[in-house]
Amino acid sequence: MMSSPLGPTVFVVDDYAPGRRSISRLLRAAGFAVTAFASAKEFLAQYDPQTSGCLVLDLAMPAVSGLELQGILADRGSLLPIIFLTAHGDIPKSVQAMKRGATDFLTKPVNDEDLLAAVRVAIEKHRALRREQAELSEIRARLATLTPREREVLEYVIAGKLNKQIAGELGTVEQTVKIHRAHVMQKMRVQSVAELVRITERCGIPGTVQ
Amino acid sequence: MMSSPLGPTVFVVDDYAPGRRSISRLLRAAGFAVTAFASAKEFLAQYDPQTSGCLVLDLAMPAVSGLELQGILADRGSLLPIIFLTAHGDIPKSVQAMKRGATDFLTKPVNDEDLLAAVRVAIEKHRALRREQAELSEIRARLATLTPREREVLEYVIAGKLNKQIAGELGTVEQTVKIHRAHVMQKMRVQSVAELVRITERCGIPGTVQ
DNA sequence: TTCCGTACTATACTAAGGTATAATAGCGCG
DNA sequence: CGCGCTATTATACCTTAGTATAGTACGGAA
Repeated sequence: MMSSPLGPTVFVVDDYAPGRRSISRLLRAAGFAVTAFASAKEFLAQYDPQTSGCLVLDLAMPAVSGLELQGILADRGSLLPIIFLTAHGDIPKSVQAMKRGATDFLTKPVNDEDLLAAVRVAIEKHRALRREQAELSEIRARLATLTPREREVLEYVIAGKLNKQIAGELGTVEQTVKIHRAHVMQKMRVQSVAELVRITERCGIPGTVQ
Repeated sequence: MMSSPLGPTVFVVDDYAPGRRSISRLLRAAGFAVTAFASAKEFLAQYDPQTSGCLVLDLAMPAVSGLELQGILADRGSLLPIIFLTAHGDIPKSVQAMKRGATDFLTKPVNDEDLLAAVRVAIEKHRALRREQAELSEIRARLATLTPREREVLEYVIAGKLNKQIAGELGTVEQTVKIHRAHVMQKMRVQSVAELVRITERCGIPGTVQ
C-alpha cells in the first residue's frame, strides 16, 4: 500500500508517458500531491481507498480501458471522483462515462485551467462524499450493537408504534418493550424519537412495519 | 395551450424538417404520441408543463439552441427529461448537456432502438419525478394550512423538543403547546411524531431548532 | 461450574403526551 | 357592530413513556 498523505492526492492514470508527465507537472505546480500510473492494473494494485482525492484517467489504454476501470471502481463501491481525459474519445463514450457518474470528461490537448478547475471540483466532491460516508458508517456501527430484539423494537418505534402495540406484535408485554426501547435510545445515542427517525432514514431503514 | 392526452407525449424539437418527420414517424410507429416543433420558441409557446412525457431535442438550432432551451426549462423548474439528438455535436457540448441533467445524448444518424430505449427511460423517469413532485406538493399544501404559531410548534416538535421546552421557548404554557401540537398532527394528517418527521424531512424542513 | 449477555416479567412511581371543556382576548372582515 | 379565526389560559382526566428495582431463565464462553 502506498502512503496516504494528509491532503488530497490526484491519481493520474495514462499509458502515454509524456502525457502523464505533463499532467503531473501541471497539477504539482498548482500545489496538488500527484501519484501517476502507467496502467489501470498498476493503479488498482497500489490504490488505497482511504486516500482522499480524485482520479484523472485516460480513456483509451491497452488491457484495461478507462471506462472499464470506472466500472471496476464502481463495483467496489469506490467514491473516488473520476475526470476522463482523452485525445481520441467520441460522444457515445463521453455520454456513457457521464451517465456512470464521471465528474468530467475533457479532451486533449486540455486547457490547463479547465483541468485544474475539474480537479478542484472533484476533490471537493470526494471530501463531501467521504464525510457523508463516515457519518453513515458511524450510524451503522451503532445499529450493529443492537441485539436482534432491540433491532425489532427499533423498527416499530420508527414506524410510530406505541409500546403497547409493539408488545402485542412481538408477543411480549409493554414493560419488556420499554426496556428494549431505552437500550435502543442509549445505543443509538439519541435523545428523541425524532432524532432516531432521522438517523435511521439516512441509513435507508424504512419505518414501514405494517 | 395544446391538449394534454392521457398518455405520455414525446415532444420533438428540430429545425430540420426531414429529421423531425423521420423521428416523429419512428416514435409514432412505436406507439408514442408525438408533437413536433420547428423551434425552441414554438415549443415554449405551446408546451403545457402538466403533460407527461419527454423531450427529444436537436442540439444545433438557430435562435435558441438546444442547450439554451435546456437552461430555460431548468430555470422554470421543469422536470421534463431531455434527450439530445445531433449531427454535429462535440464532446464538450455532450458533457455540458449531461452535467445539466440530460437523460441522454445521441448522435445522428441515430439507431432506432437506441432512441426508442432512451425515450422509454426518459418517460419512466418523468413519471417517477412527477409522482414525487405531486407528493411533495400535497405535503406543502398541508403545511400551508398551519397558522404561524402552529408552524413554530411544528419546528420544535420535529426537533424532538418536549412540550414543556417548547412552551419555554415560545413564552407560553404547556397546555397551549399541546393544543397547537394537536392541530399540527391533524392538519398534517399524521398519527405519530415519526411520520411527521418523515414528511417534513422530504420537504427539506430541518429539525434544527436551537 | 461460574460468569456474562440476552430476553423476559413484575411492581411502582414520575414525567410527559393527549383529549375535553370552558373561557378570554385581539384582529380583520363584511 | 357581530362573526370567525387565532392565540391564549385553566382545570381535569386518562394514556403513554421513562426509569428504577428486582427477579427468572437460557445459552455460550471462560
